[in-house]
Amino acid sequence: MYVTCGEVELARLIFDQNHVKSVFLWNSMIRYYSWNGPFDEGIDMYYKMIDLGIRPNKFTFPFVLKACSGLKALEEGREIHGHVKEVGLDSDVYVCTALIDLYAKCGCLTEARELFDKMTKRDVVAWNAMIAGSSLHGVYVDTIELVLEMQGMGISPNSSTFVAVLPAVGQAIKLNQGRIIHGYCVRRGFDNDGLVATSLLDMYGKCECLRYSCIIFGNMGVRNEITWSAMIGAYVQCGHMGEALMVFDRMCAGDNVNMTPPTLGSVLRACAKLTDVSRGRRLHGYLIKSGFMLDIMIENSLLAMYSKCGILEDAIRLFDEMKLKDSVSYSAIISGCVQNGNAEEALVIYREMLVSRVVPDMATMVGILPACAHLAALEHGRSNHCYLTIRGYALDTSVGNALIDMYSKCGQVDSSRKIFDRMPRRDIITWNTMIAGYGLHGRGREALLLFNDLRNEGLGIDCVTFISLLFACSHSGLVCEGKHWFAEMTQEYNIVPRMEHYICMVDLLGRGGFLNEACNFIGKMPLKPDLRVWGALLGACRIHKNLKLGEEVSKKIQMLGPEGSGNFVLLSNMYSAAGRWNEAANVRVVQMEKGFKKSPGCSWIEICGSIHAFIGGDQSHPQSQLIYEKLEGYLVEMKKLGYQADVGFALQDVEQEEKERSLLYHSEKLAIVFGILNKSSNKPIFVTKNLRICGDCHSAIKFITTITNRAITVRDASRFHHFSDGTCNCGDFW
DNA sequence: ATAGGGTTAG
Repeated sequence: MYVTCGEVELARLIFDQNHVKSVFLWNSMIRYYSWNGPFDEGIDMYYKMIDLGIRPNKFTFPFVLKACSGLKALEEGREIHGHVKEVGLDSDVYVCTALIDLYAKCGCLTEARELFDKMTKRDVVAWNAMIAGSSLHGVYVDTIELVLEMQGMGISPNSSTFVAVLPAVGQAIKLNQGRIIHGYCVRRGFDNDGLVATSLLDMYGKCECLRYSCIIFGNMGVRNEITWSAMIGAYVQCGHMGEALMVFDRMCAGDNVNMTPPTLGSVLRACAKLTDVSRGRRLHGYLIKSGFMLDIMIENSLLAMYSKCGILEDAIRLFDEMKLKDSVSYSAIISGCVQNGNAEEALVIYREMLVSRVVPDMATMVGILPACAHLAALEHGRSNHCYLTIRGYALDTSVGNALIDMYSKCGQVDSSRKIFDRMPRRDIITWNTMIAGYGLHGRGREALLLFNDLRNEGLGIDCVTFISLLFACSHSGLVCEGKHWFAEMTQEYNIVPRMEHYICMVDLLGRGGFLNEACNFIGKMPLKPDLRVWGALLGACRIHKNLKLGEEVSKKIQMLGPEGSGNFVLLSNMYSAAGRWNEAANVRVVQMEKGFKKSPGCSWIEICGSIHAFIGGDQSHPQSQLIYEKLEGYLVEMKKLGYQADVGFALQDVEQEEKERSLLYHSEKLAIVFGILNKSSNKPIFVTKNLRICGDCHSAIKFITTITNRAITVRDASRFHHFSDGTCNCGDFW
């Protein structure tokens, strides 16, 4: 009676006072703990009972197994399964059901299924346990089949059946199936059950059918913390972050509702998406005070919140303080580093992860590949590709997308295409990434061909597709095609052009030499052109040496406020190229006065898995002396072939020879020569630069390919340059 | 019944 009424202390008192305890007395206590926790207390009692030589009966096992299932204590569960066999209870329906539940919850679905198939008589609870297990593992088809099979055998589903099925329906985003179930629940009156209603609410949320979630939530008379949490989760899932926070506030304003980790996890996700750091920090404080920080899910959510809000230092601090780290923690911090522009740190942390023996999963790998892509670390990328293949992840769509991107950014766009062709399922990101890859390499024709294939696929073509396509056209001089698809985009695909599309168009027209048309185009834009639009035009002015327009554009840029993307350098270079040194210098002075810093030019190369970086005039590398000697040697030979230093890029108004020298030490030249010195003579050289390649380097590298008879590839801030036999595939329009 | 990390363009 005391156990049933929840008076566990009184029950325990009576239990402890009885010196001779029957199995019934033990069962009562174990039952209490297995239903209310603490679960380990229930398991402890079971073992005490065994030690005292008391034989468990068919009631004991379901209770203790439920405790094991609650703790996901698979090892104990297996041992108790052994006891079940010893006492010959393995065909009891209740015991069997408890075993199925245990195995399913511990991830051993096959074992659960074996037990289930061996059962001669199955009641609705047994079916529900199997259905819940299958649903938990997200095997949607099997789950639905089980329900149908159950009905075929004349067993009618009860409300628990639907509570068990609905998560699988939501996860598989099977809205129609969910509606059918909803209808069935209404007919049988199950929808008045709070658990069923919450499951339905959640299912609709996962199917992005927020309206229904809201209706169900509004109709619910009694709401507990799980209902609130499901509603908040539904808003977050559907991208309505502000409303999610409002519901959270309503929940906090009311009483009788507890905070739970899932609620807080969803709220943190909303803060991250809204980049609402101040709210995130307030929550962090609350979490510390309320002891929620012991939950690794909560810590991971905080990590992600800080890194998505761009505060990598706080994310790293939190990460370092975490006592327990799982693969999610590592994935979150690795992606955080990459998203905040620190790909090297991402690789360092990935290494730490391997040392700590935390096994990387798919999300980790999808996070580490962009780090390799960013650094153009092909060898790291390849080794991760191997790992993915070994683990059987390589055919996953997101993994494939990340691989395509990595290979194309590492200069191997043909490898990207191989991955693309072998992928069993492609989504729009797959196509966009591949199109962008071709664009990056100046292979616009192939990008257009691929786009044609995409049009026959029936996939939802999105605004990113057109950004990639227009970019590809502009870097391959395909002006007509670009104009055509820009028009089609608005007319046929009903995509409202965003700033990015306008940037691509200005770039396309300007780069193609249609500077007036580009100006007119800007004039007709419905959006206020931003700095990047003017930057694209300025770039075109430099290519086509239109200093007058360049000056005007530059004024516009300066009026728009601070910028760090090198537009000052562009203008200054244009003046220098025209021999107007004073004005060139003046631009630099203005730049400095206004406090705009251009990030220093930096180039790097990966050799045997290590990355060697150089800045202009760098002498810190151990091989520096050798590099400079080699460069001097090349200079002599280059001059014999007709090379003239393009001193317009040297900036300072100094003596000719001095200028030549300063150009010679540009970071990309240093990295290339280092590569030549350290890679065998038949290997191509691949260098990456953080800014756009310098014009003098661009022509010097052509000569170097002739002298050394090597293919040299440079990835700069905007595209790839493939040099060989004295030419570059960009057609000198970079 | 509710819950954390991932891929494209700029």
